[in-house]
Amino acid sequence: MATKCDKCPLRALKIFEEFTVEELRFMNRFKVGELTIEPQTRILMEGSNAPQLYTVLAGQGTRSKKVGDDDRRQVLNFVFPGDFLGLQAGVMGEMGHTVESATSMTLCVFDRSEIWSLFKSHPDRAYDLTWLAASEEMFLGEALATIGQRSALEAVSWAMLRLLERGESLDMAQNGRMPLPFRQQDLADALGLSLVHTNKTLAKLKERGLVTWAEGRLTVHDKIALAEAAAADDRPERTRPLI
Amino acid sequence: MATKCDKCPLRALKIFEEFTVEELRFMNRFKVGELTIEPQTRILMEGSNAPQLYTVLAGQGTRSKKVGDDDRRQVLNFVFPGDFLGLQAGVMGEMGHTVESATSMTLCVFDRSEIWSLFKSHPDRAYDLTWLAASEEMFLGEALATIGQRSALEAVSWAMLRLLERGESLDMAQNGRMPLPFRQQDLADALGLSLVHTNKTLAKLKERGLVTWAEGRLTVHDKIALAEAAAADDRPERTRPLI
DNA sequence: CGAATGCTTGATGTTCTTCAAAGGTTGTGG
DNA sequence: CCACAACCTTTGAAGAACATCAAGCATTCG
Repeated sequence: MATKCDKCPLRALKIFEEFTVEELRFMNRFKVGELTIEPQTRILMEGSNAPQLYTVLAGQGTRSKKVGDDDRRQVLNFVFPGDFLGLQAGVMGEMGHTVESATSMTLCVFDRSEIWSLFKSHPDRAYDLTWLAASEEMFLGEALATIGQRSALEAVSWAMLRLLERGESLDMAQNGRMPLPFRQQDLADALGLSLVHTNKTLAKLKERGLVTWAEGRLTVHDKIALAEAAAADDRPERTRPLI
Repeated sequence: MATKCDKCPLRALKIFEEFTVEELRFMNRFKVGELTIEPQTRILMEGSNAPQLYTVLAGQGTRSKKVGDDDRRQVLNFVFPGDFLGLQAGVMGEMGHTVESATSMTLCVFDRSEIWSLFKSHPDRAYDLTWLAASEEMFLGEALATIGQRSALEAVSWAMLRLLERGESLDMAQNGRMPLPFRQQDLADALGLSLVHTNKTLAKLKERGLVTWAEGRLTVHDKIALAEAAAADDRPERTRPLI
């Protein structure tokens, strides 16, 4: 049975901004259903014009993009609970990437045709949408800087750090330990590295006592040292709107 | 003297969506001034919380980001007329990148504090802001895929192609020829390549009769072949809102 | 049990980086 | 007007980081 927005478990997390009563009422109306997805399933397709928008209630996945005609693909980001999916199609009429589940997922479903009424009658929610888009833009800028400028060791460290921080902000992590249900190939595709080299780099991080990632669980043993190895700041996630 | 929005030369271009009378009236009020910038000048700083938003009226520049403590930098995108600057600070309170002029530039200046009133009373303009943010996100996704997956030759080809397409959409190009007032170092930093290798790759493209870039002018001799070399589609720019 | 999938490791190649230096252009001061 | 410094481009040579190839191991699943 569909979760009511007022009972949404995500709202309890400090990372998400609070709803006003009025916002809550609107969200309840905006939400048209709930969807459960099998692992390894495409949710949105690059180039498509999906009629639905989603907020991830539970589960993880990837955003990715194909390159050329061969089987090269770029993973743009990893999808976590609270993420909003389909905004590109929602405002531009076309997705720039594919979204795929890694675990089973449950999604809140919104009707895209309502998005315009949202802009007209709920400027605060519209503002939040812009915030989310700008936030994604900011993340992709960081990712670009990573792939373009950081060495493999720095890049893998950076990715592990960011993933841990996302996990922590969602209360998925205790003592630097969290589920990470992806394949090494996914990480490799996210960082523009080969699978083999990614594997060897992960081994190096483990050997240095920084990070262990095995059987779908990530453990960060030394966050400070990891941030150093990444040549990045250990900047905690900022609070964000939830749609 | 400041250009009135109704006289804005950019509005003549097909690439930009048309204004309604009401929008025009609002823009005239929203615009607080005009700014002229010297070449090689910082306009917005990464990490800052700028009180102003800009639309580029003329001139070109770069968006870039520092990495680590050394002098590594990633160029995220090249800035062209019609681009909107400062949206990240506008909605999130912090810029994720620095914007710097390459030529002298003139900018329309908007007051950031007006952005909330924009969301409240001009949903169509708010929608356009979201569109722009989503569009940047889409571009960065493509750039990420390029750096992550394409070879140097493909990447340079891709960049030249995209730059030409931007130039064409702004009527800056005739017969595949347009001004491109950047240094090879800028392109190298955009593609995550070394200056030397970028130079040699450009030489290869020239040798193959695809592209010449010298003295601040880009000439694309064979756009079809260039798109092929880039392993990318020759997809023309879509019409976009102008703020 | 065999097939499929993902992780790991070693050996070999190649793309790209780094180092080094020279040539062209522009601007500046003597 | 010349000397020079500063900046960008170009080219060659050497080295490193990463990719590719290949194979073995473990686990899961039908």
